[in-house]
Amino acid sequence: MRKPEPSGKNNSNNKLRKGLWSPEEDDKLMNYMLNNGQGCWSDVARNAGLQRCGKSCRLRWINYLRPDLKRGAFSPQEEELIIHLHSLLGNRWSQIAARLPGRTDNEIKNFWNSTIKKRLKNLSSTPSPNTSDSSSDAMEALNINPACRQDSGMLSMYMDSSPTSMQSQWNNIHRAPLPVLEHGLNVFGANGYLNSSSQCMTQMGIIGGCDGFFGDHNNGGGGGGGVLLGVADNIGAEGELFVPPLETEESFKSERSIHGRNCNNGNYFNTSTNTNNVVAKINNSDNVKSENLAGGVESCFQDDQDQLIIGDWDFEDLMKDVSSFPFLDFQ
DNA sequence: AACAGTTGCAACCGCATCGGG
DNA sequence: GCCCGATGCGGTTGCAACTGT
Repeated sequence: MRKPEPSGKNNSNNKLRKGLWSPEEDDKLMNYMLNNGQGCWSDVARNAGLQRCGKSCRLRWINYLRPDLKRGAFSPQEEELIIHLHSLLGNRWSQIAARLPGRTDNEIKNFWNSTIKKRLKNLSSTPSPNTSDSSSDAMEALNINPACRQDSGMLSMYMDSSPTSMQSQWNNIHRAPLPVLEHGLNVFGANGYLNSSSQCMTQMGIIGGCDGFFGDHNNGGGGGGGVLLGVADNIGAEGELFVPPLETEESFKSERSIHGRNCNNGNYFNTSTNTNNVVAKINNSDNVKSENLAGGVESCFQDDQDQLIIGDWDFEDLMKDVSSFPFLDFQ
């Protein structure tokens, strides 16, 4: 944290403030954003009467003021998901955050660096006496569900999940049975395997009841900041979860060029590599609306060449089975 | 109680990318 | 194609709060 600059100091000139945000500044930004929505950030800063740069306003909004933010400690399930996603994505915090709605990249990054990394370090410095089952012990210490303690190269990725390591592990992981979360929900699709075909790694899609995960507790789980596949207006009275798909292998290798902007800018949660297809808008109110659905659900996993990248994952089947999905209790 | 060391996390910084002119 | 402002991302910093001695 940084000391807030004395407010009087910069009022006399046009110098921009830095450091901690005061409650007054927060109020100004919050009110402006709620009344006007997101625009050009430098305009936001100016029009809201803040002596901050647009960048600073954006950061404050995204990391702290956004109404859809989930506060509080990470649940074991979230932790597990973070560990797994990090093993797949490396330090792509924004992409990991995109799959943990209500959490920010900064939050996840801090959590990783302060908590998980340390735990991994401790693990590696205190090897189990039973060396034959050290991976199991590590999984234990990492609180990984026994169901995913498989000899699939996963552990080494937890221990060394640099992008380089990721690449080298690719052949292992994308053919490996994938972890099952605590409640038995395989987040990687019906068959539990990543598809090793050229276009498809995308198997991950959950729509499961998880009351409160997105919901606004104060409003009965109306879904403040809920993120969903835009199928119908105001989905998620009980708070529904859609964990967006991971990228294709190709996009894994060049994610920036494919995703570019708007992956998750705080107001829009883009579930697609094609921004014209499905964009679920996170409203500031309790309602979650979908818009720009002309492309239909089926097209939401098409790449720029209109090729389906959804692979074996059958959305219709998934939708059919939604009711049977177990809870993903992230509370 | 006082001090030192550690931790958690908000915020900054620099760079890459995008899009409009 | 180039320039420039806006935006997004990941790494890093620095301080308040916490913990140990």
